[in-house]
Amino acid sequence: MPELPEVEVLRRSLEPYLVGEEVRRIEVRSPALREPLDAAELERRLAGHRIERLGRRAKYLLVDVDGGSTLAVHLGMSGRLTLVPGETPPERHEHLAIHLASGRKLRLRDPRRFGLAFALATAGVAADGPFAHLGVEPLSDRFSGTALREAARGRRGPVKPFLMDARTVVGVGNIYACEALYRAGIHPSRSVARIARARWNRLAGAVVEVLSDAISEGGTTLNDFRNGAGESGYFQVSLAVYGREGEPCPTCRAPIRRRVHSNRSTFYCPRCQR
DNA sequence: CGTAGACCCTGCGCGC
DNA sequence: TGCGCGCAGGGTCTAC
Repeated sequence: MPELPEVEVLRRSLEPYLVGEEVRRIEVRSPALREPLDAAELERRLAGHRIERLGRRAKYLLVDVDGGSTLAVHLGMSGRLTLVPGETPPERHEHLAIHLASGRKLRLRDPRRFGLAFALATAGVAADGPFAHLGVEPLSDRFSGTALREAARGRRGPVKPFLMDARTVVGVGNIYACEALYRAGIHPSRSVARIARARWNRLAGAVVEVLSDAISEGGTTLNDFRNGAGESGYFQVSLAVYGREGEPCPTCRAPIRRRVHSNRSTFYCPRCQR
């Protein structure tokens, strides 16, 4: 479900409600996510602590509490994190509820169970465990065409899976990889070894632009993305190619094509993208 | 070493 | 109306 823009929209929507809140208790209703939820660890690191800030690294939402711990949540494909009154009955596939001093609860629902939630020492976010291999943040000033070109050195294969590889740049999933390549006019099957400097620069610019546009429109809602208040986003109406196989390209009217890279659907315009 | 494909899981929409 | 199939925004693991 979520790529970087959706997680960022979620972060911004929850921040004003969560900062200053105190975590009362952790309720693990069903531990089976990609890694089993560790109720004892969540309780030990979070309960009794005050939430100081909400951050994001790649597609992880980070909830920092006082005392030096962080809750990391990854929504996988189908995860949804919402803030509701504490007495709200549990819903189907509600794995985790974090009960807050105000009486509300932050609940994580994830039907497909590809998501993750764990607590760790805040200092570990920079380099530990699941964060260790992550590449550059696309909305940071360390991201550029040069960064992409250098990441591509010694690599082979099509640019589209390269762009979705978190070692290259984080947060770019299937939708925004397709859209960025379209905006940059680069064919998704083009080999990374055959992209000139100017086109790397153009691609980096397109990545920043498409992610920023999506954030400002509240994210993309295809089936079930909602922000922390349960509201949907609007960027899906701005998608030029994703999910539009057979429809005319917004630029040249050629029918949008679909093909598969690494088991993921890729949508592109065969005329505008070379 | 790198890349391509299978796989994890449930739900939904579509065609028959 | 009911059923089977294909597909879904995530990441990781294995085979080559």
